[in-house]
Amino acid sequence: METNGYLIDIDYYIEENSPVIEIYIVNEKGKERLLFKGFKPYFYSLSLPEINDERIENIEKVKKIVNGKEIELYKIYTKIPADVKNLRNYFESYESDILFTRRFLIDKDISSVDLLKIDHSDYVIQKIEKISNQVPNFKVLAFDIEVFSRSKTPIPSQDPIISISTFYEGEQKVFTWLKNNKYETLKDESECILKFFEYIKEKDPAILIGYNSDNFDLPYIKKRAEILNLNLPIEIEIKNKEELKECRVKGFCHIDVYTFIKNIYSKYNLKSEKLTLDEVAYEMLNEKKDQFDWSKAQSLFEDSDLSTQLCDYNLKDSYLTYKIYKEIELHLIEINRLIGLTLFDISRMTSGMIVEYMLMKRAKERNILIPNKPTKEEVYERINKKFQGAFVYQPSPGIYENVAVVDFRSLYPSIIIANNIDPFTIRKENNQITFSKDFKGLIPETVEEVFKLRSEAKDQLKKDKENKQLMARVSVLKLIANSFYGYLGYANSRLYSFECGAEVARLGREYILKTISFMESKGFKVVYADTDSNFLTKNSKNLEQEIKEILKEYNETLPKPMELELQGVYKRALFVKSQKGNEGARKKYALLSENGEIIIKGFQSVRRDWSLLAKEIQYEVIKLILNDKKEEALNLVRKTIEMLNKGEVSLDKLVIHTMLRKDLSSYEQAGRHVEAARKSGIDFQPGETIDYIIAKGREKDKTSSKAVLFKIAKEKGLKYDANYYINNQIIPSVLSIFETVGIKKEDILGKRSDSLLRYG
DNA sequence: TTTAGGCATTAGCCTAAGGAAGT
DNA sequence: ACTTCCTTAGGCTAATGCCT
Repeated sequence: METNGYLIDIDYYIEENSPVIEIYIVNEKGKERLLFKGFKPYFYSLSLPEINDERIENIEKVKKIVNGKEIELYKIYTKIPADVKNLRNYFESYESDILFTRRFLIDKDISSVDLLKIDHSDYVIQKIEKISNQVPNFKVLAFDIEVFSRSKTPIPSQDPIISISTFYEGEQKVFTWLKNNKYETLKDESECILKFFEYIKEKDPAILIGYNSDNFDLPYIKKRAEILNLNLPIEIEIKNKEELKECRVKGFCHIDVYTFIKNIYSKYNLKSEKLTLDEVAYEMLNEKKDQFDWSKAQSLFEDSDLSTQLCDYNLKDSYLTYKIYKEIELHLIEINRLIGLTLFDISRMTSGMIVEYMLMKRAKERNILIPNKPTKEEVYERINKKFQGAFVYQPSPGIYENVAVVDFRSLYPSIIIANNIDPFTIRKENNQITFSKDFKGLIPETVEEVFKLRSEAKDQLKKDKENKQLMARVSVLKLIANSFYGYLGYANSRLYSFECGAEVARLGREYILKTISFMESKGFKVVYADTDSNFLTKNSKNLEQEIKEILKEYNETLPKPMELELQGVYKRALFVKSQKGNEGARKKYALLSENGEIIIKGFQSVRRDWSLLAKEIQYEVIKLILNDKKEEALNLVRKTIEMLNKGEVSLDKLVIHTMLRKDLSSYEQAGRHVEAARKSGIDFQPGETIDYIIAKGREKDKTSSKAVLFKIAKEKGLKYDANYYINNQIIPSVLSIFETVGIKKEDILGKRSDSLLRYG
């Protein structure tokens, strides 16, 4: 028999003390479960101790490359995967910590995006072959649950699921037991859950998706099913990784859209301050979630209109999750193409893991022995050892006219390639660090491959401008190229090298400093520089033209593939005084382009932990000051302060967002958001964003004791603390900007005469 | 579990100093 | 003259989120 299709799920079980790998393949006809027998778990060892253990199946002598040289070592096969873990400590073991199913996929070089041709008899695989890497078109089912919660956080042991919605290839379904006016009302919660699973079985999609379904929906469904004594027709396997979970649904590829967005996608494609379904959907699709007033939820069982609303709301969530998935799938496929494994694995990776698996795949292709993961002690030691990073120029506060910004194209990756920086090529002699040129290092070679693929994709994109798959490829490759430097210094990395990381950063400093002196020698004034960028100004009739000529000259002197590019020419640039001292603040500036566009970096207005009011006012002030409209800026701020004092500002504008980074109980210094969260009684988890306001309280109280969750403040109709918002939000965000044009605090408050009377 | 280091900024925590009140 | 209690100023640093 022959089956063609794509791999979506992989697992194994033990039969007669031997592993059998289960593979789920999908194609247009449906899904098939195939078995692979005879793939043995193994690891490598540098030496062979006197050991006679029946768990060892076989030992082979093999050759592998270590530090550029071929050496001989032992390949130890065990009977079952668990024995790799049990036996490795008796050996000088390598590659003993790679999951068995992943080992299989790496060795066979297959992934979810390869079209496979599989020969089998009686579902037992004889041969697997890749026949193309045409983009698959998977059938996707999105789902979402709603829970009737008596307390602030739903508790599976007491709070039932009231509605489950699905979105499958345009078909929408709601499974609910609430009486409503639109959807079928099922008997009870049990029937809802069972019908939902029946529906999944009937449609049999390749991919199941949810938003935060790893940590909420699926574990909740599983818990409720246990409590209700239901026999689920599909197995849900929950793996606990620290406090986070991973849910595998056997025979399907379950993807939690939120995990991928949080770990990867948002890093290069989103600006949203929060990664809730609502915010992400709004930014990516320009669509909002339905509104549902949860404070009325207690009457859901009596009010069929309200129930209908809830079902609609539930359905919209599945629909949005589906739409978001369709966007990110392009990115998942591109990553999968580069590093192999399954979409399940890819979708849960952080950028460190993506780089690691990419390097592991190339190491395997080049027969290089993969270094071990560090031990806990090594990780701890690495975390505490920091190398010197990038150079940042100390700017002088003020407004500059006619500023050109130039920067190195992919500075760190270029340095890695140009100098062959790699843990295997590094040579240390009498405190001198050099990099062997005898062979290309694994990392430089991989970075070079990423560069090549990226420029090919960019060329194709020029001919096919609307191709979303190509756009995804370009951005994925950029993310990956920029991750190698970080990976070299990442404590958990298999290819960690303090010296390599330090050397990349040192060369980066060398290049930017060289650039600064070169530009100065050409008569430019350097305004600012950070890592790979340089802000230049000069009295010139045509700055752009002049810069372009200089760049051409300068680039001749650089080693390949390094290149300094013109990023843009700006009409004006604003740098402000830092809070302490009279020096200019670094990593904080605003640019005004020729067409009036404003670019703001580092200021409060781009930070989420400032109120929208302060951010908006600051943005306007920057814009007005850059356009030489001081009076208007002053009036705006004065008017805002007046409104705050009169209590006229809406609470929405005063919300501050801050992420909870640790467990609520483990703070040494409980800040505003921590106190607001604690007081609410809601069980907030690390990673959640807390929205709060500073409410009016006793004058002497700490700010944190006046912090109240926005939701609660709104419900209770609390008043805001005007003094706080004036003195700790508005004034600090605009003062340094005004000061660059000679306006003082007294001028803003309009109290100059008062203050003279009082202090003078 | 969060690819690197550099930086600005706020506010909580702690201590010392100083004042007021009490003995 | 001494103790106790309270307030305040200032230093230190935890915490967050930005920049490249």
